[in-house]
Amino acid sequence: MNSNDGNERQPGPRRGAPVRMKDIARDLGLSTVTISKVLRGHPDIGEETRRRVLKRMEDLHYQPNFAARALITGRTWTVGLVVPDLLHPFFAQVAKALSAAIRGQGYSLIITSSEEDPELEQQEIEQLLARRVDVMVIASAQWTVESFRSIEEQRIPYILIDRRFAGLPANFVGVDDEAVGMLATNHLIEQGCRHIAHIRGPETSTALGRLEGFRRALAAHGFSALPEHIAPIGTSGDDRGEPGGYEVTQKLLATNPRPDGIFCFNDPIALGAMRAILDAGLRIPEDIAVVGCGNVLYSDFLRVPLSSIDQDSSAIGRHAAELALTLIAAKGPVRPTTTLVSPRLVVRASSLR
Amino acid sequence: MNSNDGNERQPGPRRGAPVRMKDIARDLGLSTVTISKVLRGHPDIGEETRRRVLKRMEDLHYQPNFAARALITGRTWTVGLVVPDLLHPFFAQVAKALSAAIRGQGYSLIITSSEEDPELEQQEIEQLLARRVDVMVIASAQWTVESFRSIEEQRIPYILIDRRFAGLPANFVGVDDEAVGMLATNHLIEQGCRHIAHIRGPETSTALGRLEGFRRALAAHGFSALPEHIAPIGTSGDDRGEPGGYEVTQKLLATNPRPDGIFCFNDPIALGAMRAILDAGLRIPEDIAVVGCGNVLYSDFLRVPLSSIDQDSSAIGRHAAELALTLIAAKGPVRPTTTLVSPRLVVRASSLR
DNA sequence: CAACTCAAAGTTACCGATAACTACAACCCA
DNA sequence: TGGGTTGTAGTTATCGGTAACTTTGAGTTG
Repeated sequence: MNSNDGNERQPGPRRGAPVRMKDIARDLGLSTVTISKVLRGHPDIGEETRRRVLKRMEDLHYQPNFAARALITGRTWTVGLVVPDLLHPFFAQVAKALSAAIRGQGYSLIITSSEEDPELEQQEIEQLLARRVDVMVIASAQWTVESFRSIEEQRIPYILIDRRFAGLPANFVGVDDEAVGMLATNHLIEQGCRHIAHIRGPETSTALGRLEGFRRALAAHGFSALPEHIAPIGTSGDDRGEPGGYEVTQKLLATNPRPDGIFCFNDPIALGAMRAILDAGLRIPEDIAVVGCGNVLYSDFLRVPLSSIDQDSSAIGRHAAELALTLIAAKGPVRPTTTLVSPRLVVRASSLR
Repeated sequence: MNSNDGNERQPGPRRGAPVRMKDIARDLGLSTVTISKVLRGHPDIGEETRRRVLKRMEDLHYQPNFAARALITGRTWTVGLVVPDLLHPFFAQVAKALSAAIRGQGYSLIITSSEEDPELEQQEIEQLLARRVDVMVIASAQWTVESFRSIEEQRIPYILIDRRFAGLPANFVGVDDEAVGMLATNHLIEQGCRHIAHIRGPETSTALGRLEGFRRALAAHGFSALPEHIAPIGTSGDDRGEPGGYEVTQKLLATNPRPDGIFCFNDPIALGAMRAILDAGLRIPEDIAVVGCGNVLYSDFLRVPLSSIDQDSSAIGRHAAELALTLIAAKGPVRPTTTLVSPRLVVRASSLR
């Protein structure tokens, strides 16, 4: 008895072309709709038929065509992620966590990098809109809320992460930046620092929040910072990060009184600051204690291991994923949510005295 | 005179739905095909009509539907990237460069991470196949060539990066790992090291290539390594990277003669090695010189700045992108190509004596 | 002036799936 | 026995584009 005694025909696969429902249907003497129903677990299919179809799908290695499905359902099963820089460990970690969290649900992630360029970011967002991603997650490098309008017009849900915008009632997942500033500053105060400086970042919500936390922590202890002890980092690309931190710190060292503690907007800046301090013949932390933010470098292995505020970026990725899936499931508009992750201080040698 | 004196109707946009060709066609009294032709720069369209259509597209902010287009053309304008770990700066850099290189050509990048898990990688590849990406770029964590068969069946072009497989005639873009090993080893020899050890990586082409380079460089100088001076790093997830490097190096320090130079498979391992050396009360580089590979850490700021082999990961990303675009354009099968990027030695304190 | 050419648009079918409805047994019960 | 369920499967239209023809009318030509 032949194992293939049913009424299936056995036409070979179309040369090099992927298997379609139509092929399975033809082979089994059914209609494509029946195949479709089996695939989606639709109830009104007989047990016997279901088994035959599943078997044939298995045998032929059937993969549904996402484009066709997206066309009619309007869902692409795709999440768009826009970050300013993939190389930055913070965003890489967010991307990784986000990717892992949506993978299990059948979603794929389109990642684009804006290279900190608002114009490019705008283009990337348009591109993702054209692809009809189901939801977008954006760490924006914008100064205005312009581009978010076009997203809203298309009624595609989106989530801002890391940086947010005053007056834009959007979903947000990020770290509690005020807490970051307070955590770092309180720690420096506890370590006995009395002239604490802050190297602040650009005009973003993150930088402003950390500055605010810095001020509030000082105020809570009856201190305040000299104006010249709140130093802005250069805004021109190259001035950010380590070289910028070096330069700014040199100026800080010339102030009177000289700071005995510095809270830096991020770790690269802190590295620059430490280099400037050591180059000036001063000691860390004895003369000047340093705290960074990000905790993403191999901080333990630095010349002076760097104390830093951990932003728990994977939690941000996970929360963003969770919210994203909720927004997709909701379909209609949802009242925007704000989720703040609690920062954590990691004390190392650079601030321990 | 009204500015809208043509025969266009001005029906409002469909509530919340994206603009379609059909809408533009109706507004202008044309057929959708004409709109499609204008969009693709088809020649047989009158100048006047073309202008009207383009104007209307502009006004309505028209975005073509990728799913519909993909369905009929079979092209998704999407590139799939599979990496073992997004957080690893090497892969992040490759992703960044790849993304930048294809962006201008209208392609988007779907990035997935296999977390160094072969089974997960297999699933991710299936997922990308189902999405009919136009080309795949894979840094594989596989041991077998199994999963590549299914890609070939679907006739989707793919490019391996970083790690390759003996006997699999596939496109490959990576670093010349033998050159890596020789570069590092020659440098250590030049610095006067005579008992050079190597902490090797897992059974991948990268690790084997570097080991081979290590051996050949030694042989070229009439040296050879003691068997116990070629130490494999643990294969169980946690044993890799820094902790693994620490542990292995402790054993190396107990050998006789003790190595006076160590070439490490990658930078994290080198960090572990350096910690072990310093913990043992030895000096770097006076007692033992260390060279890593990757050059992706903030090597300048380490306790002892780490000499490392730079793999020029962004060049790998760029070359992969270029090849990817070529493969897409070719349509038919193309004879596989191998592109090797030349590594570069970056000398820092850890090996300079 | 009929035949031909060419530019500029339109028709029709189709890509591979799904939504919404319809068809048709078999079975049930009053 | 006839109307109403139930369980299974099929029909038809459609999503938003594109490929491959076809149509139309003005202009050209021998």
